[in-house]
Amino acid sequence: MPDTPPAPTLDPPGRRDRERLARRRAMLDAALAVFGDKGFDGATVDEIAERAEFGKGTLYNYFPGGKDELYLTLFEDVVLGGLHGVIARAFPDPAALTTPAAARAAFCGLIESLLVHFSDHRGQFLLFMKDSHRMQLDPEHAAFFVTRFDRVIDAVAAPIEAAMAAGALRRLPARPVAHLLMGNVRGHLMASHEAARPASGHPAAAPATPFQTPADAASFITTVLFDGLLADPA
Amino acid sequence: MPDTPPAPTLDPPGRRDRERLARRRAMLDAALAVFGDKGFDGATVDEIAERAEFGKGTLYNYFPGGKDELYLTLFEDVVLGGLHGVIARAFPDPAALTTPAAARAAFCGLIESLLVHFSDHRGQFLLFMKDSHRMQLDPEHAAFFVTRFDRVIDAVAAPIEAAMAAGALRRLPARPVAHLLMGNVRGHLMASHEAARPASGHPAAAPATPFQTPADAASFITTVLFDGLLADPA
DNA sequence: TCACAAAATGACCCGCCGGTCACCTTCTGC
DNA sequence: GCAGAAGGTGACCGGCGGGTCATTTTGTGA
Repeated sequence: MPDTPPAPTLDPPGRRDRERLARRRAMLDAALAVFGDKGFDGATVDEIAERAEFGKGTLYNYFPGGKDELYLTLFEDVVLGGLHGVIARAFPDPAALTTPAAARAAFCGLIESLLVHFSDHRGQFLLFMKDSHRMQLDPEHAAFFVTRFDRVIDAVAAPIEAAMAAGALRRLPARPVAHLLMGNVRGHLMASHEAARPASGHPAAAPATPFQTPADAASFITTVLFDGLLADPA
Repeated sequence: MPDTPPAPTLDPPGRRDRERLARRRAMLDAALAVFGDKGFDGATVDEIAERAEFGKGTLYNYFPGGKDELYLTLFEDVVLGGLHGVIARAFPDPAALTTPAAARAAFCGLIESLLVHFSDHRGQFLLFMKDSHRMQLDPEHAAFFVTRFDRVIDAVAAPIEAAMAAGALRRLPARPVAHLLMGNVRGHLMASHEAARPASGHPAAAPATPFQTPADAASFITTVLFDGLLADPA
């Protein structure tokens, strides 16, 4: 073997590249934890570097844009990527939403998946919640965040529109409906997070959320959104 | 008149006190504008003082707690005070929510009032939106914000519970329903704020919200929440 | 008009943090 | 082994901003 390229150990991607990627990933993991804990302004680059067990300078080798680049990378690749994955998985076949019952079940599944996803990835949830509204309202960052958010809304609005076209759902503007659905998930996560905190004074005084599982919570949200609050005219 | 107390000009509250109150109010107005514009971390005490046309030292005479005291005072007295006022005014007689139609109309009124209130008080809206979620999730401030938020939820949950007891609404846990209702208002305000920004590239490309008036928007939210998304079984 | 108190002021202090760079370690090819 | 490159490192820099306080200004009573 006269001239194997620089691959003495194994695998085509190259050991160097793999190590580089692994370091990059470790830095992002640390950044996610710190941003989630302290929020964007409260987080310090020193703490992220320390948590990742690298020198601050090394971190700037991997992310020349510094704090901003870390945050935006996490938001776009990790948080939005995960979100789009959950949404796509919830609608394997949008053309199947032809009956009210099928639509109801599919969206209930989406809601439950979202709740599970964010409770499995607490760091993503916190990073998402703590600063996204402020960034979205800040003229300097609004363009970035609004376009990314629009894509999420589009992804949810598409199956809604399909279900409306098929006569499964009441005809309403689809994007506002998608906003409502996502807002309800967001609101419920906020309320249940509060409940998850290790109660200080009264351990079991007044449970903030009466739902034990994500499935219960998703069922509740679905009932309100799809069946409505009005008493059945039974 | 041998010994009128120190009231040479007029009015019992005392001129000094009135002036002091007016200054305090001017400082709070300036702080509201700056916090709304830049968010809590982005705002600087210097800018607040300059906007209020006072020296920074003077501001510390009125608010010894500095930045934190300004923010918390605004949040509690102005924002939450306004919110509770709107909610109370929407339910002059909670005992009247005895039929589905009456309940639907009353809550639609609440939603419209909330939308109008926050579009009339943009500064309060921005201050509320930009930092409240982060504060609520930050263990250091959570206690304060969670209790205040709980009171708002209670104020909305009470008439919901009354309507459920009267058979006007489907029986569901009232507080989670209140969370959903408030979350939907919040979500809609975020979406419509985006629409209100002076479009950069395409002026009228794709309107973010298809609603022209708060009444339209309230009607939409009410339809989803109360009548449900499912197609009428007509 | 003057002496004194109360209140306003902004120059200053100091800790903090994002970002840099000269130095050092490690790894590679010979 | 060794020379040189590639890459890691943390002490350091500059500014920024919350909070203070000696000084000045304003208001009050005699």
